[in-house]
Amino acid sequence: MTYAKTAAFTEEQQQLARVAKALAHPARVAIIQFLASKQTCISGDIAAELPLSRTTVSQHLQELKALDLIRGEIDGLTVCYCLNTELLKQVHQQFTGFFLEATANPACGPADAC
Amino acid sequence: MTYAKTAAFTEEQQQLARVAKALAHPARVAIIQFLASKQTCISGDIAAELPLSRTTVSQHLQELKALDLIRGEIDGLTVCYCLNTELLKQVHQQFTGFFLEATANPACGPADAC
DNA sequence: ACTTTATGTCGTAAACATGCGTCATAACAT
DNA sequence: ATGTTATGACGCATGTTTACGACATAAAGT
Repeated sequence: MTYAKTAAFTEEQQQLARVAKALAHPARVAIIQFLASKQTCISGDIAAELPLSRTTVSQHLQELKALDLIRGEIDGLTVCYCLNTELLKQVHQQFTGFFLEATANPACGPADAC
Repeated sequence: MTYAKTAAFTEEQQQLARVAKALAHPARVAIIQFLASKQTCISGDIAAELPLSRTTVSQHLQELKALDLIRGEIDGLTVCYCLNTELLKQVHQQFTGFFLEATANPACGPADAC
């Protein structure tokens, strides 16, 4: 993402790509689904659920947190992560806009090419 | 994506991550938007529109083509790319399902943490 | 036959992501 | 105070993506 030529695109395109990148790893998709499934904001239990080391999970959490898709609050010894549903709704809107734009005209049929 | 531990996640999670990865670069977002804006399936004109070399654009096109998000048909000397709107609609559904699941319960407020 | 034009493939350097072990820190209990 | 537990930060090895120039191919005109 912070590759050299990134700056040459619109902020809208970069924003969509940034969020897409956050979802571009099954572990991060799984983390979001797990947080959504539990009402309560679990922390290190996430690592226990995933087939990855605690260290690796922590890294994925930091990545999601950097985009503010999830939030973490220290509660004594444990950290309580939870989804930023407001932002996720905005992101959903953004993706929907993109996909509607992309599917407005039937450029190709399902089987044929053009 | 073809990293070692990928296999440990559900096919659903991997599929979503795969498509997200395809959208995880502003150039590929821009390519899809460009193809959507033109009714006619342009080919190398895409490279001319983007601030990247023809080679690099060709690579991004192959990446999108590998997931069947776009199709390319040879028309004499030029290649005619176009969106696979059917697949894009399916992908849209998939993302919508994911986001609805993620935003069903208001885990965090907009400002506070938990 | 030869040149031009449109594309893709190959090789490659640099940047970035993945995954994990080890260490540092900070809260809490004993 | 000391030990235990939950976390994040750091560093490292390995694999992947990005970006491009140089070459290969193939249609189409001259």
